[in-house]
Amino acid sequence: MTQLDASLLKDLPPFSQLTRSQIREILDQATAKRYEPETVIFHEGFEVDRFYLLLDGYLRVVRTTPEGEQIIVLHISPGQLFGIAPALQRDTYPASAIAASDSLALVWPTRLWQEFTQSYPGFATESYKTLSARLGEMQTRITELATQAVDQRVAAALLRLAEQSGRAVGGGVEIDFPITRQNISEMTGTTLHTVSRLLSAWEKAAIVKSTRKRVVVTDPQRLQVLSGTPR
Amino acid sequence: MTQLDASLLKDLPPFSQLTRSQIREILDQATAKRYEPETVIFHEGFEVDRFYLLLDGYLRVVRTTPEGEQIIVLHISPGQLFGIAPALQRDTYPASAIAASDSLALVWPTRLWQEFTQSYPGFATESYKTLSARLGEMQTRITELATQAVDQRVAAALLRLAEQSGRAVGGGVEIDFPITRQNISEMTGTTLHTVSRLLSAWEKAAIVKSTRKRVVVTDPQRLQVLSGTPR
DNA sequence: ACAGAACCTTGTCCCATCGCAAACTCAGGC
DNA sequence: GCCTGAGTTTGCGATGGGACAAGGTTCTGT
Repeated sequence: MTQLDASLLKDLPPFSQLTRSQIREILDQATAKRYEPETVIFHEGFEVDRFYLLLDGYLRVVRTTPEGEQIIVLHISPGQLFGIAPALQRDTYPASAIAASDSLALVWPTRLWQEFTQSYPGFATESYKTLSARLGEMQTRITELATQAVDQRVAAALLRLAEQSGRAVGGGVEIDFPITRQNISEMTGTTLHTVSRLLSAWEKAAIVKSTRKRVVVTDPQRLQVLSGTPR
Repeated sequence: MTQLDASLLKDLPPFSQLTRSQIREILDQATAKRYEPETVIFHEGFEVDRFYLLLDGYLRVVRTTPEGEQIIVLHISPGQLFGIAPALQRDTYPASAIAASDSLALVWPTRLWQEFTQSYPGFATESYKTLSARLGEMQTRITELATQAVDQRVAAALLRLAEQSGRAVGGGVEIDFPITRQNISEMTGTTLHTVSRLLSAWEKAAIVKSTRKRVVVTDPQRLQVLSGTPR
């Protein structure tokens, strides 16, 4: 908690333009927090009182339908700001954040947002770039859901995960946090059964390799083709 | 072009806190432009050089898939800022804007965005509220597409349109711009055939009334039930 | 007033995907 | 080292809604 090192932040976009002492100030106002897998960090609809920076681990950002179904809106990887509802003048969080793996985050009270954006050049700009990227990704998700078949959407989701949260391992890229068939179905708007079938088929075809809660993409090329969005 | 009246702006959220002379300044830097139906106002992927305020008419914001299918991401109604990619530090537009009806907009060059947000209190705040609302709506769309059946999505889309762009007419709320079955299918991720069948069925049940390019919602209550999202 | 285009409706077929059910496998706790 | 439950696999039947096709209707331009 106490020995937060300035080197944690100095290479992250929102802080990269700042001096060492500015970073010191920011850190001094932060609290570090650990979250175990499946912990809810903040709840959809609850009052916005903090914003966060993920230092380590992975999060799912989730919405729950009136019928109780969950759908995963996006994932957060290390180095990203999240819960930045204050940037949007919101007073409640529009979705919930849940730790997908053991995670570590810096936490600030909402009132500091104003101060940060005003005092630290580049902070606001970079935050809005983050938002922009998410907005773009959400638009992509909408078009995918509206136009593509299930297998294409699952292929695209795996590719995105591998790219955003992948770790190179022998013979492929492993998605770097525990993820169930159910989770994948919640990203793509299908059922865990269908996802299971697809992964089985792709495993036979040597495109992915998967075990309980783990997925390795071994042939991104062919997944790309399957996704129907060749580059 | 010349006699733009300050009263145009003074009641709109982004400008409501400003003095008469500030509004004058803003107007003096604006160009007014008319767009006929189906005109493309800006193109997905093109360089951001302007931002806009819709004074009159309605727009569709559209993304095109690699296969050439269009999907409608959102609609813009009078009084809304649009093309505000500069707020997100983007250099290309993430989607295209197309006039759905005869439309009138104010246009400013991108370089003024900075100036506006710095000089005019409330302008930035209100812009981000707009973005926030859109982001929320997009999240809702994603959950809908991922979890609901076609008839529910179409019902929800019609309700949203009636609310955002509806005009009270004898016996219901008419969607205030020309909209084809094809358009509705592009909002909901289905085919024009299915939309046509649904509208026919709902017409028999006296829930909507529709003609060529026009839709009137006569029984919002029941549509609400059909949408599966009772309030 | 007419021709052509744009838009809408409806029928039939069929397949991708869901829903349900049952069985298997593995990881961790006791 | 066994038990339990979470996660996964697979089969089978049902069906929503997409694809294709044909015909009807309303607009627009000349």
